[in-house]
Amino acid sequence: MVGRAAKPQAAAEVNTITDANLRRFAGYNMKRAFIAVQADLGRALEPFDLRMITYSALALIVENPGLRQAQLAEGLSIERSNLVAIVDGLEKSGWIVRNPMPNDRRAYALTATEAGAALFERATAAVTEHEEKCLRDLGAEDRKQMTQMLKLVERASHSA
Amino acid sequence: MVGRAAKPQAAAEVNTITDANLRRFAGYNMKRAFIAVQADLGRALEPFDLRMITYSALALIVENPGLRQAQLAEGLSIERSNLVAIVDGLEKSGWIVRNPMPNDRRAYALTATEAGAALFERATAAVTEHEEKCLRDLGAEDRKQMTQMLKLVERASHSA
DNA sequence: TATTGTTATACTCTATAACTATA
DNA sequence: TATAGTTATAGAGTATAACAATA
Repeated sequence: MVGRAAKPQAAAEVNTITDANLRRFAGYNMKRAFIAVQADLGRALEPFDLRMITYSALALIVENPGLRQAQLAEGLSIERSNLVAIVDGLEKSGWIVRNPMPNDRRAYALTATEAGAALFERATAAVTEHEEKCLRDLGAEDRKQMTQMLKLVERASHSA
Repeated sequence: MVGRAAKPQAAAEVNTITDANLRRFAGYNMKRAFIAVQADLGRALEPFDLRMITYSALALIVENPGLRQAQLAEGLSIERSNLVAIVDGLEKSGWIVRNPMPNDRRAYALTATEAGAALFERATAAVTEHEEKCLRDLGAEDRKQMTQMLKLVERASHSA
């Protein structure tokens, strides 16, 4: 059977291809939407020399001053080893500092500098503007509902 | 200013970190939800020796028999060059065939084999089951609404 | 013994340039 | 000239193993 076409060969060319098979899955629509949003977010963060992951790291450091790298890695759901270059970059740019922890000489306490906190505020304004563009066809109630549904999907998928 | 902490150093350790700064963005919730869904989908497709991208390719070939590789690449939103290995894999497994196009000797017409169509049916059942798990906390009306909202977000983000 | 940060490494996914054979 | 498929390559993103310093 292998190698024989399932249907008689269509003599005609395929003109416009369709993806109805995939569009019926919510996951497929999530992927397509997220990729489009991610691309636009990248453009919004470019002027600040930030990527999605470095912006997220800065957000967590601003919100949780003094956290350890291991905690940041867990918050970002990435491996500690992959965080090193990200923290290096933020530190070299002067947005954060690695301070020694008083009670544990293995660990660093991560804190945003004043300049880092100010950059985060400006970048957040750009991200907010980017979100406004991407969500412009959704009303306030729709946005709340979508966010809530995404959280439910995330939780259900983790414990799948 | 660089190198000085924005706030006085917290003497206490950070216990549980929060991500409220990021959770207020729909895009962040989309990313977290999608990554969780994607991981579960990968586990669902493993028994069929398929990945998300190879399943998607097979879905488009089943739905659009005779399409060209360039059309498939466009449908998957990936570069033609990155499609070669994917099509190679599907062909070597016997799920699809590359037939010569009658009117254009540069191009191949991609068609699923009977075995490929059968595998797609079985894999689709597994994907449907996976979706059911991930969406178990959403009612039928919610699922429709979320899918519709994701499509609106995708379109708005592309033309951002 | 276990944990923190780190290095090295590999694998996937993605993007670009250039090639060949056709059109 | 342009297009279809292909190769080579490089850059992200991610995952694992192992190490030194410290708990």
